[in-house]
Amino acid sequence: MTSPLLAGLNAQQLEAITLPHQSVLVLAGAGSGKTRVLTTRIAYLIQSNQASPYSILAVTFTNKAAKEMLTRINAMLPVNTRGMWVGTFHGLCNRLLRAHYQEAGLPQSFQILDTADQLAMIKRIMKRLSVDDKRFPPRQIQWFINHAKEAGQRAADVIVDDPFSRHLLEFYLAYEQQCNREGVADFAELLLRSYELLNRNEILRDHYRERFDHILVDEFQDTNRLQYNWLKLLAGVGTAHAAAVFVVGDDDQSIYAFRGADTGNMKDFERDFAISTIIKLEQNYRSHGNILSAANTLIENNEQRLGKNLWTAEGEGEPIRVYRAFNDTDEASYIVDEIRALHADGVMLSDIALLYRSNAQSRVLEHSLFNASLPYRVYGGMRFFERMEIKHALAYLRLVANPEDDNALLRIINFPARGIGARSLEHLQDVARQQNSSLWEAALLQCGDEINLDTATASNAKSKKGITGFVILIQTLRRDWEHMPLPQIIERVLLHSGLLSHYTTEREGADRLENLHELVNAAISFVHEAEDDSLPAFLAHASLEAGEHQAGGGQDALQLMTVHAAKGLEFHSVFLSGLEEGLFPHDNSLNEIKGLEEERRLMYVAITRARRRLYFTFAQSRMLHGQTRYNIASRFVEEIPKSFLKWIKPSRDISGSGRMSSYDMGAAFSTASVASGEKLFKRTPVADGQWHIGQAVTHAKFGEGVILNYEGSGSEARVQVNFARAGTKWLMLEYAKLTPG
DNA sequence: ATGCAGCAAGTTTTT
DNA sequence: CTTGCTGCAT
Repeated sequence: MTSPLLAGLNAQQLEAITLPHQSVLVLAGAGSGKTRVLTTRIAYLIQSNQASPYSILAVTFTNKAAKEMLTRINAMLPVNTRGMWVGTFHGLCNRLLRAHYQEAGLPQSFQILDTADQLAMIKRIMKRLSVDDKRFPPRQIQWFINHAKEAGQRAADVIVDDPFSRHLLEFYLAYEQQCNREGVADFAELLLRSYELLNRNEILRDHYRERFDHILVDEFQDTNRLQYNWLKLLAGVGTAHAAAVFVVGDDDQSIYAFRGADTGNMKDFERDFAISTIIKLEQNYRSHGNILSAANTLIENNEQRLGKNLWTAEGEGEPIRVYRAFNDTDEASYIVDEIRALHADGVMLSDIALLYRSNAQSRVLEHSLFNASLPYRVYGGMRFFERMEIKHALAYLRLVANPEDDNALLRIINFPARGIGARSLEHLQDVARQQNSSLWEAALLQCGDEINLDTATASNAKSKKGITGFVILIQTLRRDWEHMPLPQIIERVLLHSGLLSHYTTEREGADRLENLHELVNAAISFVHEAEDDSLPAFLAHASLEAGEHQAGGGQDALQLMTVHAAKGLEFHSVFLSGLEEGLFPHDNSLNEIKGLEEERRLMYVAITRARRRLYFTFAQSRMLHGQTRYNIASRFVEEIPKSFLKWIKPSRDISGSGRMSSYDMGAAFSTASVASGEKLFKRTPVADGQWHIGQAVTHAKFGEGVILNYEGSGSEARVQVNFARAGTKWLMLEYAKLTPG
């Protein structure tokens, strides 16, 4: 216990870190020092000579987390951590497949399809097979394929019993074949193929089982089936070289079930790995008491839990401030006012987060922040390697590295435009199909002896028109690739492809140009940092690590993001906006119980982001999809005991502030609890005038709700009511027993 | 080949 | 209200 490594740890943290060689489940609550435990465990194993870096494999979900882990370990240990395998599931699988591409049945420079690439590929095959995209939306096919893969199923393994699924299955098969022909792998493929590789190849499996004595997994609650099985296979449970699997997770923070994460993996882990020790990290070092208690009571409403209760040594702190706004604009201006006050009190803007359930909500907030001249940064949206111009540049590079990559060829064969229209393209595709070759080969054939590859140069690529010019261009670049360093190849691609000049002349091309130059910079730093600085390695890097959302932006700025994006972060103050039924919990989640529980976990995550101060805000009316919606407060607000909350009275001068026009006022007072406002309400009468939009009503069966809309009149009159419990319903006025209030 | 009108849809997201 | 896509017209 003398090691400085272990100083300042609590008993449970210490137990987890110093556990002997065995598999363990660590239930780590929000703010309980999860990352610290994980990294300290690794450092401890190495420092105490229980493990060499070479025998350690650590898996995370995001590149950011992987990087963070490495940085921390390096800070704790003077040892060279080079031999360790630390990365995302996909990154590690990629590494495995690159190392054993032959055994895995892949070409050496196989390319990775990101989600957009995959969708493009699917659309392309659909066109070829004349699949009706009305009956089979490409997205759905993509979903089908990815889910099959994540269940470990090849097309041959999927069992279908209805004609519709049979079509999907046929398509899956065609997709599989096309990927193999082109030598490309989508994200799920990386995992599935590397799973199959280890499963099939005993020598490799034994090699890696013997090598990795310690496997550590972060955010285990987010693993899907395939990832779990991959771990299980690699760990070799019950074999002579079984690894000690150290798994850290929090079932209460599982918010990715919608994309396949399966908390059932935690239970299965207990069983499959014969877990005898479950360590719970329940001391929270982040939040004040009230915030934590609110989170605890809220999450207790979920039935599917492993059970855990966070506590803190800190005092109660402040209550959660709850603000009921008249509308979305009013909500935003309240938030602006409070942020100003906090900032004036010395809280850094970057230490304040403004969270929302869905991205669409950021617009109104941004508008107000902009008008208030408060600097802010929005997370989410387009990432660097996903930008169109970057994708174009990368497509050139991909085609250079892999002539079979039809996706890449199609993206750029006529971009920038070089006079290759739809008909020549169709012809090309016909030829390729006939001789069962890549488009590139078809293109080669097409130019025939028009080109002399030996004398082809970038400049005469331009002199030739159409496909011939394109072929010469790629050939030239391909020869450059053989003797030029990566950044220089990219510069040549940008120049000779015509991308640079294209964006120079384009009206709004300045940003895109800048991004293209940034791509060269990215390559330069990649060459400096990566062990393998080849072009295929760079392309894999670009696919696996989509890059930061945007350049840093050094100034102190408020942080805007979805609740999902906030996971893992913490802030002095947190504003949780749009706490309305229908928004949060979101309408679409209410169909299933599991959906609601996930929404509640999302709320739990949101609450536990705050260290000192937490705000709940909601708007009684909100502009959504072009029309005003009337909402009641989220049930989650009511699930939190009143003693933790402090309702803020709208003390501000409503009529004179200019904050609301009298027009808005109509939208403002809508629920029974603001009855005083009813007088000001410019009623939109429904049918007989007894009811009006925005009015609070009670239904014998559905309970309390608010009238959203109506149609028809007389005995035909129907009203749309948003019920607190039952959701939004259309009711015939004549039959529905509605009472005011 | 490009551009615009018209229309449908509209959670959450990493790799 | 937005965005993104399709299809038609130039």
